Amino acid sequence: MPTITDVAKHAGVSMKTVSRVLNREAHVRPALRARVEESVRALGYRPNLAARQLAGNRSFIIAYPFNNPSAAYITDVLMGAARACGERGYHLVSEPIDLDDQATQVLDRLITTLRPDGIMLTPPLCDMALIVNHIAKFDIPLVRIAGRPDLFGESIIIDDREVSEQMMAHLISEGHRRIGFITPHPDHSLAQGRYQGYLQGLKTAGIAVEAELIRPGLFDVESGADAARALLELREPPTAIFAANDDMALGALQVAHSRNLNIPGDIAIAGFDDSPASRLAWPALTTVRQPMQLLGASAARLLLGEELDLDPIQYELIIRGSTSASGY
Amino acid sequence: MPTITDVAKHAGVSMKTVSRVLNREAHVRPALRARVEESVRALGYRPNLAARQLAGNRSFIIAYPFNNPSAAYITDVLMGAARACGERGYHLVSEPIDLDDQATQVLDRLITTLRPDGIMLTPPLCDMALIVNHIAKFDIPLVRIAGRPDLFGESIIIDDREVSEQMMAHLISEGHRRIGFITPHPDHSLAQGRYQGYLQGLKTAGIAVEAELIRPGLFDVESGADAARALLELREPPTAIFAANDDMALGALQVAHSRNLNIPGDIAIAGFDDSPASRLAWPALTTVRQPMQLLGASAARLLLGEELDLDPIQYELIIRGSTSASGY
DNA sequence: TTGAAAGCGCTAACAA
DNA sequence: TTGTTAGCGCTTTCAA
Repeated sequence: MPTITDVAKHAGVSMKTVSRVLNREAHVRPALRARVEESVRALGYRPNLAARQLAGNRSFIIAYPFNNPSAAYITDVLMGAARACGERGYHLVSEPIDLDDQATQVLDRLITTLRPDGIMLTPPLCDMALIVNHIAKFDIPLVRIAGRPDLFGESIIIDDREVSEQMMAHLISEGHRRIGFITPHPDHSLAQGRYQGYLQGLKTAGIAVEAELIRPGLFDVESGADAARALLELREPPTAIFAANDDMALGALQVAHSRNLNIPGDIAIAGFDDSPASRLAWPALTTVRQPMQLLGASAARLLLGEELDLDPIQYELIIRGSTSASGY
Repeated sequence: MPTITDVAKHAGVSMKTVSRVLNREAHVRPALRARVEESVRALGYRPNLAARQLAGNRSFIIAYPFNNPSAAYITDVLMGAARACGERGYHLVSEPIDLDDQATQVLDRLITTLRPDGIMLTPPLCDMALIVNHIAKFDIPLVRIAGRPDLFGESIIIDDREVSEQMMAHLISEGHRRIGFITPHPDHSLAQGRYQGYLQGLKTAGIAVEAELIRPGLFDVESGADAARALLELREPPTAIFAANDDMALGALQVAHSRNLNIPGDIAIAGFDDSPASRLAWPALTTVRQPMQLLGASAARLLLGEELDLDPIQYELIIRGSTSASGY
């Protein structure tokens, strides 16, 4: 493997000049820069990460400790972030964190041995004060995706409310007036926007809020199924159920099937996340697609010091057969 | 951050002795060893990875380049491997590889800048000669999970056949004689065992193989749906369909639902993988659980030079409602 | 069994 | 704008 010294010799310049070219520093004459670049190519030179880390006191590593609520969510974020890192000469190291007493120890090890230049976090970790405060101690840049803004680090705030309102508008346009809602996990602070959107959607349509139509959820299948059972057993059951995530919606779907209800004829069901399972359900689930790869990439870019215009973070309402006979 | 020099001073020994203790080398007197360990604890010393890499010419990194056929599969492997790495002072770097013309370039960058001490691969990458041969050039230890044994690197061979036979035995015990099969993706060499198991299962039960009951699959929902349609339109359709993976089985399930068939009464459906969606389907899908976390951990341990007894790699037949009224 | 010295490949600080 | 020098924190080699 050629080293920076080899390149310097080949190009007839000093090591430092090569270093400057590699690091895209200013103050290098174009002619020299070109010569160095040519030598790099000719020799197939690749900088040694370890040496750069040691000398430069940066690791070129972004860490993504995650806890696994949903595999698809994680891999999407990871893929977006890893690509953004790769394009900028960085690497992404992702490590699973169990939510037990050892969580901070694993974090410690990750941080102190790898010395990442930045850390990114997604729910649920990004809303856990224990985790976030622990990271804060190390004074490493932190970006949290969809986390509450009152903790250490930068938050990529997303607005679940508006698209949730759109979902309500869709359901209402399908003729529903009694719409049940299964709430987000209480610890997932930004997801509360989905609830706000539900309320706002009713309000816009001039439909009164009915407490009995709102049931607590914990983002898992079981709580969705429980909530659906309760809703369907009401004296006057809803004709549609909007669950704050797909897993709960799929739980509701199972309950509906088990009662031989016709979907969406007897009961329409909608979720949130566009999980792989939502596509594979029968009928396929109406849901909301979040741009997780984009969010992952944005988090990485923020950590690498880029300015972002986060305006175009687009949610997408995906209408499928579970709420609409004309859906696919 | 304390360095190894600080520890040496604190313990009153040389740097080299501290190094020896940290690396668990022989030839250190227990008394000294204890003294050093005490100092390490007292100072909260953590070795600097970059320095170790540079001096020692090992990176303490295992790379896991993946292509994403299924998020759950990837994260399971990743979690298993990352934990195994962590326990041994290693780190796992996973990077998505697109199957385009740049695949080898991304690999190159990963290998030459990170210099991983080992690489692990899962399907489909582990069966792609282009990828594997490229890695072979670098002379880095490679472990492939569920890959064909004729390429570079060590393979963790898994036997899909036996559990597939068990699946057939289950279906036959439920009274089925005409059982349709949707084949594995032809490029996934080890998964062909699922097909062999199907054939063997028929043979054991003394049921003749019928070509019309065997349909080609590509591991995606669409091919599963297509195959199911073809099967259901036979003059004498099967009473059960065994798909070589869950996605295809879920495609078949959708087709069955769209024809208002009763499941499992009119048609029983079984898959393979125990994907999250298989649990969430209605009825929940009978399938096979593979120990992906264990396989991920095994791959990492192999790369780190441990001897493994891979006997206890256990498949599990998961019987659910899609094949059995008494399933859950 | 322990220690001293050299050096891994790069960048920071400074000098020219 | 370019080059020189020192040194990042550890392991290797070799000597004691």
